[in-house]
Amino acid sequence: MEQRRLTQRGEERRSQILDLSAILFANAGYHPTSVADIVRECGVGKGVFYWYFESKEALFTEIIRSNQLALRKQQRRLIGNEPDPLKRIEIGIRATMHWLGENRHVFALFQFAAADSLFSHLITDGAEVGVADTMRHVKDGIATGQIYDGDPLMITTAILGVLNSLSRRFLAGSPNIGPETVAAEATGFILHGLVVENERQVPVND
Amino acid sequence: MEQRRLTQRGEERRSQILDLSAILFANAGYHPTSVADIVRECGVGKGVFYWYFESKEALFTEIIRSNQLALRKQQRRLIGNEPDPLKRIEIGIRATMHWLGENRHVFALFQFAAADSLFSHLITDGAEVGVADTMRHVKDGIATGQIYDGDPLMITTAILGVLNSLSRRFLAGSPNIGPETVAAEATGFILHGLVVENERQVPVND
Amino acid sequence: MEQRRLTQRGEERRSQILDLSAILFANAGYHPTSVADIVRECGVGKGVFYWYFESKEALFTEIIRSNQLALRKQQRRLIGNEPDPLKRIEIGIRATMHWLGENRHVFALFQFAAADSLFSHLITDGAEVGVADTMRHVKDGIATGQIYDGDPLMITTAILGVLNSLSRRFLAGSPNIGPETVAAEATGFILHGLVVENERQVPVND
Amino acid sequence: MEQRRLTQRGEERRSQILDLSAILFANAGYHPTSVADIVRECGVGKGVFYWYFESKEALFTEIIRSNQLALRKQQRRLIGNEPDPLKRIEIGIRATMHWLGENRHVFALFQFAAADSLFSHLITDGAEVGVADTMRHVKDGIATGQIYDGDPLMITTAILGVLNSLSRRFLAGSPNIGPETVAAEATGFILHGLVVENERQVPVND
DNA sequence: GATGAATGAGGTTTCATTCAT
DNA sequence: TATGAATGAAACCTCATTCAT
Repeated sequence: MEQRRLTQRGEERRSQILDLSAILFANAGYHPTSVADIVRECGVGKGVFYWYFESKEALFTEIIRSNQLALRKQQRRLIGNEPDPLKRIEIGIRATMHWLGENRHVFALFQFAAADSLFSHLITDGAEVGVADTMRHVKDGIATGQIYDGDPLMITTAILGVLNSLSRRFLAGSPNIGPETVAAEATGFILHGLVVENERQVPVND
Repeated sequence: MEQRRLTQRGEERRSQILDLSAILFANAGYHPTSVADIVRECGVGKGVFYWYFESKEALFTEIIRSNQLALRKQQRRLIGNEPDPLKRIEIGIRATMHWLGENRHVFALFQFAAADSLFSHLITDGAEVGVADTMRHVKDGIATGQIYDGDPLMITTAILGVLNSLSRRFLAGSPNIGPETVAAEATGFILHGLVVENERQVPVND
Repeated sequence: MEQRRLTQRGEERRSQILDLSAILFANAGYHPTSVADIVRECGVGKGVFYWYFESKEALFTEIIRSNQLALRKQQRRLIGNEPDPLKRIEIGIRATMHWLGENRHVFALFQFAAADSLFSHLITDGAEVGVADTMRHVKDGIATGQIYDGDPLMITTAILGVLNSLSRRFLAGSPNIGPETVAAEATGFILHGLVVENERQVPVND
Repeated sequence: MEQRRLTQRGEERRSQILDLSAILFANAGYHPTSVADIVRECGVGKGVFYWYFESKEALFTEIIRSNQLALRKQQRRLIGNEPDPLKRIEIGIRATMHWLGENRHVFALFQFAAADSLFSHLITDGAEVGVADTMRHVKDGIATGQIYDGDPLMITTAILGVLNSLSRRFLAGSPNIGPETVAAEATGFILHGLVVENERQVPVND
């Protein structure tokens, strides 16, 4: 779709469609939400939809992209110029949890996108950006000796897995647990693992 | 669908449909794979499908259920009567990785099911069983003082997140990494976290 | 279907299918009742059905035909050699009501058959037989001066309409009203109409 | 289906579908007439059908309902404020016959609806309205002594049975008999029955 | 005689998208 | 810009009937 120049009113319409459809997609799912549902919710005709978006697929793509961007922005803004790699990781965890806590409906969208062959590349790509960001801190930490000398990609993947899993269970569903609590638990686990360290026993691989 | 008594030939047909459709679903996705695709692949008429399965939905449900069951069986079989909670967790990780390594196409099915409102309850329920299994070991470890005294559910969720994320990235996609390697990395991370402690020994990958 | 010679057991099977399917058809309707339903109810395989009946349509046709025959037999048997045309009509009414009272489920079958283009000829034809039987009495009554000199076919049609309507409402649905009561009311109405004549005697219900 | 505001053109389309499908249903039956048949006849795409009607079932329901309403309106309009109960019944008979004479194809629809479990409630309900209307006149006639003192519901049922049966045979099928003739015969039969009374006046056919 | 697996045409319905107004 | 009517391919599912065993 060629870049279209939109009037003030046009921009607002476009935003309205983006926001409302994101909620519908999150609540009912992408496929069950028809274009008819979206325009009904927005109180406009179908032509309007196709005036602003090339297709339903393009709309969803844009929703995902803009949310990924927003999350990354928040992470980068908070991390700022912190020099200590471990602290950067900690701050990243807190930033992620807070943003997700305030955008709970986005979970469902990301999860669906990851699972659908049409959209999984968005998540893969997006995840790569997140991986790249985090992996930089991990590599720095390995270089400074603060982080054990394992495969950086595996370590990064493990970190993000913890975030993903904890946030999904404790932020997406139940609104009684605060992002700060979850972030603290995640940080503890990620930094130190399960084992009580006094008489720490190293894992033995066969 | 009432329990139907199937002949030998019937059982084979049913299995054939289950197996082939699982592969189709994994490759192309649930929605893009039509019943017509399935019966074409099986080389039978459309009625055959509905002779053996109540609906496309019921078929998918059965695929998910049976794979969840198989994974759990392998985990429990390998863990056996091992008394040490930490060792039980280690064995569980290895069992999981090995099963997933041999059933890579199931990843996509689980992930889709988790994201689709029609099927997410299957994954939620299935995950609960996995959580319950693992949480028992975690609680035992806390009781013996081997595991730090945090919230058992959060700890368990974090563990499973690591497994999920590592297996997805390193087992589902790239067939060059062995389950044993991934299991070792996961175990190290889960037990000790990122941070190098005093006399910490890093896990050695094979 | 060629006339097949059936064993004793074969005859019983055939009757069983006829009887059970008539009930299923009456309860759920012809189209909603599948051949699968019928054979399940009979506890046999599908081949059996097509061993005894050429098709579902042929089965239904036979059900209708045999019930029409049974009703006519009862009417003719009871009327016997009664010479008075009005009395023959009265007896016919009573015979009809009693048979219908004992075969309530047949109503639905007749009604469906009458409305379905595949089967309506059965009812038209069957009705013609009933019309012919009754019209004979009407014509006789006109000849003797007992019945007013109108169009015999219209008169006959009106008589059968009364029977049809009263029996449907008071025999098919509510089992609390006896056939004798309905027959008495029908007879009164048919013979004398609504209007109170000078020395009119109202019908006395038993 | 939510009440939708239709444009002028939309209203016309809707009416076209209603009218054409009623004819198709009457000619071929409800089940044999597919939605594909209907839209082909209308010269539109399949989606149009579901734009205007929720389902084939809903369409048929609306056809029945609107015809019932039209028939009742005509009856009530013609009866007006006539005080004499017997005359009201006579007028009702004539009104019914005329309407049915002009809407012959509706017979088949009513009859099918009455016989099909999906729709029989429509006819039952509709009949109840007709019964209620007529029974009022009957009760009035009994009160004034013009009508014999029988069960009003049974009498009403008998009257409607005569109308139903005569109209079906003489109006639905053969277009050579006028509604007025049938109405006259029906009135005579209903008012005076079969039997020639002392000063009985036979109905005069025009 | 009997079983139950197999067929496949045909049914209703959905929905992303287009387009006349 | 905006509307809502129109399109039609394609989806899921049913079921009378046939046939190998």
